[in-house]
Amino acid sequence: MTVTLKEVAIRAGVSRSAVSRTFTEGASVSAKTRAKVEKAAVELGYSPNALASSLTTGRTKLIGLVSNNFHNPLFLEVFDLFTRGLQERGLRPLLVNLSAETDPANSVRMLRQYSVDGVIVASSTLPPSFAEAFRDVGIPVVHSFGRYTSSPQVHVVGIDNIACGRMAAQRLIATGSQRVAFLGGPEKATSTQDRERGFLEVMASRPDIATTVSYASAYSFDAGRVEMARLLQSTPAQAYFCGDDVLSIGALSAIRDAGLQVPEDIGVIGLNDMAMARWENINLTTIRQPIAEIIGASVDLVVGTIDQPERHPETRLFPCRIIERGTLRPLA
Amino acid sequence: MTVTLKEVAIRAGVSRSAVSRTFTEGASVSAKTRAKVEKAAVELGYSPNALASSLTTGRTKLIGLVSNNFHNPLFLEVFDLFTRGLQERGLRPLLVNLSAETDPANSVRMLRQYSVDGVIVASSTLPPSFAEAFRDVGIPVVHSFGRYTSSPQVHVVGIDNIACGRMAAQRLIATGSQRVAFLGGPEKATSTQDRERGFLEVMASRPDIATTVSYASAYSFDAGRVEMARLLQSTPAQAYFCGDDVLSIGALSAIRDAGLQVPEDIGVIGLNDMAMARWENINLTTIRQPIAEIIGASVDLVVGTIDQPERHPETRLFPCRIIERGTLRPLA
DNA sequence: AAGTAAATTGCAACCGGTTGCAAAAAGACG
DNA sequence: CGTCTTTTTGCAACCGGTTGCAATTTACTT
Repeated sequence: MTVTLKEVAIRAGVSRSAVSRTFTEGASVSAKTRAKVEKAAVELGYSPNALASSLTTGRTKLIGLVSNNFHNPLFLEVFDLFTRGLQERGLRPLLVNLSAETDPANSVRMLRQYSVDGVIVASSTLPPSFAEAFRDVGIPVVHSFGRYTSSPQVHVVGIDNIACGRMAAQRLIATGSQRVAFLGGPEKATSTQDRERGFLEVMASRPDIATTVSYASAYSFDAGRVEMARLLQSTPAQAYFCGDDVLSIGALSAIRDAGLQVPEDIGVIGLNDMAMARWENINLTTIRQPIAEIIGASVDLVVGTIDQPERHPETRLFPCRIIERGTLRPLA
Repeated sequence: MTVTLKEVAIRAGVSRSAVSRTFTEGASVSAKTRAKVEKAAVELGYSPNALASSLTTGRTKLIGLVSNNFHNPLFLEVFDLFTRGLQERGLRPLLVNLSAETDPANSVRMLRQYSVDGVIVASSTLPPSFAEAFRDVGIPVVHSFGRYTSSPQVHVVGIDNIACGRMAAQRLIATGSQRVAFLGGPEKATSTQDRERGFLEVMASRPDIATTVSYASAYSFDAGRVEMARLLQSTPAQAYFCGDDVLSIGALSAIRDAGLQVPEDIGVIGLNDMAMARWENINLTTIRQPIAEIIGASVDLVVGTIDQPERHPETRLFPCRIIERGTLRPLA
């Protein structure tokens, strides 16, 4: 069924090298030979074996796309953008679903076996060490949605979560609330920690405003709803910064079920601005994370590092901005 | 950086074959040799090159996962289940995002270049011919969420969309509505056509109930909302069967914005039962499509066909059932 | 301990390509 | 037309593994 270079060579009456050369960019072939080869190739339905050629060229054009976020709808948008971005550059995503795994060993071994040219770790919850495990074995890697470090060991692309926390705090202060709160995702997620830090940093300057902090067990609807329901049993805050949109939507569900009005009784601001946030029946005020830019930069960086392996690790953070919708009292 | 079999052989003081054999299931190696090789391998950090071995074994353990549904949140669940199902069997998903492409030629060429062992086409909107293009070049293929045919050319796993249409019609009749309607997805999607057909088949037996049909331009929130808003401008039906959950949610948004009550004024039943459907603030009555079973069967079938290429194409349809929630008047 | 059967090992060819090098062909020039 | 360049071509070795086969070792029998 599979037709090889040798058969094309025979049919075209040329050497195997000639066939190889007509299919390699920039190789030296005369127009006449190329024509003969191409004719034979289409007649036989030949297409070169990318894996075999990778053996000698050292390039597979395979990129490992590693993630543990298969439950947050934002990540469907993320996968869409990544796969398209990679495909446009002639690269192929080899998808790795970590589920609850946090040890990089398996992924590293597996992606090494497949000789991927590079790896993109797409996760806001994994620690920097995860991506570093790839660098340690010499695979170009980018951590997308990862944590900023002043002396990065690997490329990191994402947002300044601390700045987002500050931005959220300022926005909540502007509502005139007397009690505000941070409702984070999993306590050990780097994104949660950073957002909280920025939030509390600003709130520290306003001791007159009561500030509380709590965590949902996951970046999920259920976790947000459960945690908010718990908060509603005692005196809740008047405005919440939720660590993620889907968490916010869960929280909103609990708030409305308790018979409270949004944003009058309780206001909510989320983070991400996933597609669903602008659905009219959700209409979530949120901090927009520019995922298209983040993903574009991630792909650029991984490609750049493949071409230039000694490149210094860099951090690219994109600015976020508040998208005003209906879940937070408007500014005066 | 990359350590090869040869280097392990030298360090272990054995032949290259011996090293190869210790890493191949069921090959003949003595315990002593194996121990020497394994020791050398860990010392060197060796792991075999899956691509190189695929050259001789003819197996890459790569499975092409082809889809054009990167905007329907259901498909995040689908990708989660597929990637996990494949990984559990030691297979690796090579993801292909078709975007709006409907010509299989590119995907076929690309996946052939990577010598995938099999392909899964995950789409409810692509025609059977798409998957058949893979079979035509001898690649084992399964069309998941595809259309049933009496003499299938490729494996199809999914649901009986016609039966779902019937089921929905009967359920809507049971609400006692005088006007019911089908609000489908894209008119050319096979799933839309089949669901409509089943729906109308049942409604034909009830000429006393006014039945109408219309289509949204996509299986998306916006398309559902826009189409429902249009319908609301004249006399809408009292109960709608929407071709998909996300479409239903869009429709519900339009209905509520028009100041109408659900399910009192207008009822809605969706299809899929995606995770979001049971969110308390959505609480959508819907027809549950058993995606875990569909995906499990798809993976089984593709694996089975790899082992046994001459296997006859088969169709596996899974039963659906109605999940009663809050968007349709309960049965008497 | 010799003889036979079974298990293990290495050789060498092969999987489907690529590429450095030298030979051959084509083109440029006087 | 002969000479010198430049381009094109094929040979052969190689990429990192696997595997049939024959030779060697080991294990069993008696």
